[in-house]
Amino acid sequence: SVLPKKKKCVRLQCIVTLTHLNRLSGLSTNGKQASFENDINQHFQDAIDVIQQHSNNSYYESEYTHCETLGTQHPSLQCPVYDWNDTAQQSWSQVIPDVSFGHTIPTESPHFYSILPPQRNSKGRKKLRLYEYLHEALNDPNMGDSIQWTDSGSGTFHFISKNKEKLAECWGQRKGNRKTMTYQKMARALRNYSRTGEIIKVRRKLTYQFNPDILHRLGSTQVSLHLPCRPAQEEAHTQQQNPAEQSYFSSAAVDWHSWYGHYQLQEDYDLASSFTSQSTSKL
DNA sequence: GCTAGGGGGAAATCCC
DNA sequence: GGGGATTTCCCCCTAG
Repeated sequence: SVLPKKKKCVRLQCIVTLTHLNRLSGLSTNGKQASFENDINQHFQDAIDVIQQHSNNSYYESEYTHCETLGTQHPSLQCPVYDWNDTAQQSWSQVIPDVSFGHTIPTESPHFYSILPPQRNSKGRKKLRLYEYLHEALNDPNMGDSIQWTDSGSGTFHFISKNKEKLAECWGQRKGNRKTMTYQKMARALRNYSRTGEIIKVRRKLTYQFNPDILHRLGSTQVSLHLPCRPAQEEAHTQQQNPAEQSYFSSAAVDWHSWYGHYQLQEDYDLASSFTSQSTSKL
């Protein structure tokens, strides 16, 4: 509570990073990825170092004004529903998963979290598109059990078979459909995207890929609004990193899924990469 | 043969 | 009313 706003933002990013590291460490306990645990430990240490560093040092100046104080608690929702008109009533706990740390991360509720505002056309509100929702879900740690990046760099993502219906239901609820949305119906909508090229189907089960332009647009909007605490210089630097480096820098910022995506099974990465090159040459 | 997932036609629905 | 973006239903195909 004594930290200035900017430092809080930095610490917030680190907490998010730790959240994912925590999840990854859980994934790594299946015995198949012993060496992976060493990496996890190293990343934990790195994240903690970043926290300490930013707790001690002053940070850069920023003109961002969207670090808003989020207000009173709101009954927890099964599906993370980001009603942009309601953001002032949402608490941090609803947009960031509840995680327990081995370390004693301060439990004070962070007061700064940016919500991507609805895109509006000249006539007012614009309907939420499915691909926008999916991109949003991919950035939502709460939905990590339903949809995940296969390779965030190429915009490849996949649904989790076990919980894909849950995501579809959330989408249906979000749209206020009369009937329950199913994965089958949602996939039908996704197939329509292949005609327009906004999202294409990857030749792998439950896997799709964003159009690079769409990804860039969504990503740039996301970055500009979700990463208020990352300097533009650092951002530009990050974009030039190789995947391994990028994964580290992304983990230190709020582009959490990028880090997550780069540590999927190697075959996923290979497939996504090959597909990217194929689709690029096709375009 | 069974199941899960993928593909697409076509009509309906909703909203701008 | 028109058009875009799904939504809904249905049928078929394929891989494991």
